[in-house]
Amino acid sequence: MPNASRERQRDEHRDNVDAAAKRRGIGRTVRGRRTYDALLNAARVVFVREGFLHTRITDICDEAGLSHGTFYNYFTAKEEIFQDVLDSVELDLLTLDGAPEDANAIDRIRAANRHYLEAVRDNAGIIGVIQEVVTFDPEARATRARREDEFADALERRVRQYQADGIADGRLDPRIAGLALGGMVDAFANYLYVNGGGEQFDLDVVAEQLTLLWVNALGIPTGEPSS
Amino acid sequence: MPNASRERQRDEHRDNVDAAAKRRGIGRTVRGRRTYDALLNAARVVFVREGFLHTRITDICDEAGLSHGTFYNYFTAKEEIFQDVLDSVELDLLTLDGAPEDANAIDRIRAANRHYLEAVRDNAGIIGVIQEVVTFDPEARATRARREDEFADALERRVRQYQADGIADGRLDPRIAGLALGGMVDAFANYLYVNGGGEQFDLDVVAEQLTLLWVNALGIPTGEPSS
Amino acid sequence: MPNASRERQRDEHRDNVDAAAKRRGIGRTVRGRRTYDALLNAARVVFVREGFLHTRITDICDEAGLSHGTFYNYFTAKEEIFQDVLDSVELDLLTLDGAPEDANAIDRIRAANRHYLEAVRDNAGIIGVIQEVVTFDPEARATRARREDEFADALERRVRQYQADGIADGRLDPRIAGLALGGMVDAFANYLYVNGGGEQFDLDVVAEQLTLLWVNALGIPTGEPSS
Amino acid sequence: MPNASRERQRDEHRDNVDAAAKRRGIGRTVRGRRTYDALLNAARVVFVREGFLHTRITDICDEAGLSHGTFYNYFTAKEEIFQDVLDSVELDLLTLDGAPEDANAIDRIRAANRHYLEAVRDNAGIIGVIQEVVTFDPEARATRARREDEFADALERRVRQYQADGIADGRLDPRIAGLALGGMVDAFANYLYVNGGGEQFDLDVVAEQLTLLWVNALGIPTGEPSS
DNA sequence: TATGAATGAGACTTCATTCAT
DNA sequence: AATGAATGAAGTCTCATTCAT
Repeated sequence: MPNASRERQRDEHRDNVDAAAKRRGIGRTVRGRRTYDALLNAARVVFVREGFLHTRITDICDEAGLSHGTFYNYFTAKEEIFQDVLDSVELDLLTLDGAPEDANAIDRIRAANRHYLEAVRDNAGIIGVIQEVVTFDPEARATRARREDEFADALERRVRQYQADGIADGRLDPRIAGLALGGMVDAFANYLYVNGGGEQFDLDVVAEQLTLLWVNALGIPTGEPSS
Repeated sequence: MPNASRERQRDEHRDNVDAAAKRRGIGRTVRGRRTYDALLNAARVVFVREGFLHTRITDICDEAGLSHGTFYNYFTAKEEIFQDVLDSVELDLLTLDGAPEDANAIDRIRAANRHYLEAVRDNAGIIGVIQEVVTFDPEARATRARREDEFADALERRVRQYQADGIADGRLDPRIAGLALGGMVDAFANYLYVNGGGEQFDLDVVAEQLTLLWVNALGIPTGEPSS
Repeated sequence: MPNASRERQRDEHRDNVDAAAKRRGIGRTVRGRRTYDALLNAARVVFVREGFLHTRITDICDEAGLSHGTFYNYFTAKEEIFQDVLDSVELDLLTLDGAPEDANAIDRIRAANRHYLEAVRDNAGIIGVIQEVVTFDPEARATRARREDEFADALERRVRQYQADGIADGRLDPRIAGLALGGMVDAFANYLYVNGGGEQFDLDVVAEQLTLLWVNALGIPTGEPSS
Repeated sequence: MPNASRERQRDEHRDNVDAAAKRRGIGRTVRGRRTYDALLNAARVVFVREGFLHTRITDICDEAGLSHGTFYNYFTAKEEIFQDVLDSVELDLLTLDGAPEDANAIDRIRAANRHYLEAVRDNAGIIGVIQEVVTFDPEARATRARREDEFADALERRVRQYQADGIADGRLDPRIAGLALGGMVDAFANYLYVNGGGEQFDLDVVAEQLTLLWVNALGIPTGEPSS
């Protein structure tokens, strides 16, 4: 699934370039492709540095070393280049984990949590910008909602499976549990890396603790005395 | 504590009115006080309806039925009235619960979760605006961080107490557990009421489920088979 | 003449108060008179401190400890109170000197120069404001022009007299000489006290030097070798 | 010195254009240069016609036939374009005269006086605006003070030289004499051309009379009976 | 008379966007 | 394709002035 996801992103990215190309008959030459990439890179840098709102078209072009007139050969608005930046960044937050399919539940949860924490840590800048944009852009909000639903679906399936396997607390509503525990990890990751609130915490420790909370919450037996 | 907190808020509110008063010798009469309140109410309404960024000074004054020049008799900037709006709204997210001191752990957790969900539900509009503002205003971000820390302190103490009482999993780091579980409830509440993602869920059910997750996560014995 | 001048000023001042009184039926009671005077004093202070342009009605009222609504009970505009301030200040720049009528020419010139320097020194603040106002207010400019003409007339008569007495250079045009030498003293006085350019100079020395230049310029014999 | 002075002015002017260029990547093309010049000319015209204070950015742009947004491509404030206008105007008030070095004292004084009167006459408009600005702008005031000091230095040296040559009254303080006589000519020139007070006077006559006063004041022998 | 609240004309400034070269 | 000059909509803010109490 992660691979499929990544490939879909790449395809979308390519589509965007081509869409831009079609828009103004620009972007098909090597030079045009280079300018497009320069703008995209510059935009990412400036968005992260200044935030979406405080970023002006001029800033992006300055960063790219281009005249601001050039911008409109490739994009029609700041929202548009932002969308392209998003598509070019492989956030990969949807991947639940990289653990082997046959690993036990606890190991898979641990792997997923580590993966999520690392993904947020490695993309903290752009994630912060996304958080900014969703507050006022309904379309971005919808995109995020879709992603969250997709994520919740996956988690829900897992919980349901664990319950069917008899290793998770049967009193839990699988969807609520999935949303809540997913939200817990997401919130902590953001607290740590995006909002910069927890420099004192070590990723390994946090991953272990979140896993313990998660496993406990689901009622998965850990083979150790809980108190 | 909640009462002390509310009174502090009221005092700050009063101070703000007086600060406005001092600025231009305005706000000391009954009429002035009424105008200040009208602006504050109008601002809250418009902020919630339009978002902070899309709110223009003129919108607030239109909503209040006042000339835009009047605004500057009471405030110097949109940020300032927003701060006053915040102070005038008794968010009360810091109160852990209203349960009696001698209630058992599970009942207290349940009460706290319900309280938090209700508080977010009842103030979803302004909380959404706060989320918007913290993405670009460092001062607002700092204020929120302070509140989160305060909240985390309280939760940490609780977890520590439960561990000392021998009813909570001793392997947990009390601060991480407090932050994570607090973040879980906060994230879910925002998902439900602020971002409008979960109309299908019933508050009672959610409160019960979150409590179960929380209690399980801490390893507090529920007297029922967990699976 | 100086006395006549001063009395005329006082009369004008009184007239202004009465005019204000008539304007709004205000200013005839003791309280009204006191308020008028408070505004006038405050205006002078603020004009000198801030300059005419940077002075706001509010500043004057703040200085006077009055509400700014009160201002319009006595004046209709900043220009008007400025005019009243001018009338209330006895600038007395027109007085040529205080020397006895039968003093010799050099003594009278010396006395006039000293008097002028002292008058400018003692009223430097308001003179600076006047300089500011004449740059954009045609009426103030006309008032100043009238005063200059009056002054030039007096000087011209003196020069003509000295020529008739055979003690002044007959090649001089009396009016040009009067204007030029009067302008010289005026310029120096402003340089010293209004524009703050000559803290290093002593008034006595300057008066003596200006007198020497003046006397030399007119060709009045000083009884000493000139080189 | 005058040439050096003029060249310095030109260099500053060029620097200003370049500074504007750097500000927004504007002003490097021929068209941009032309627009800059158009704004500068328009500003001079409007400043002289309306005065500095009554000039609005819009007025300048209207006069130049440009949109008001264009102004901010080249300048950030009215003060800034005013400074550039000053730099572009070659006032040349500092040049003492154009007389040959070996001319006699009286001829040089006469040449200097004529030159000064002509310079003020030819730049009366902008000089009036400068007078206006110095009354409220400390920086402009400082600039003028520097120019006056430079001028006074030159005059002082002259007087000192005449005294050393034995042709000027030894009782005179050279600096005071320089300041006073320079101020006399400046005041008269302003009276004639800037404040519009002396339409009846002929420049030739005035130059001759001021020279006579100046020469007399310094005690320079004129070879004619002084009375 | 004094107060202080309300008003709105009027100026400034930014920056996304268009356009001619 | 790239440039950079020109534009003007849209918002901000000030403060003199009016007015009801």
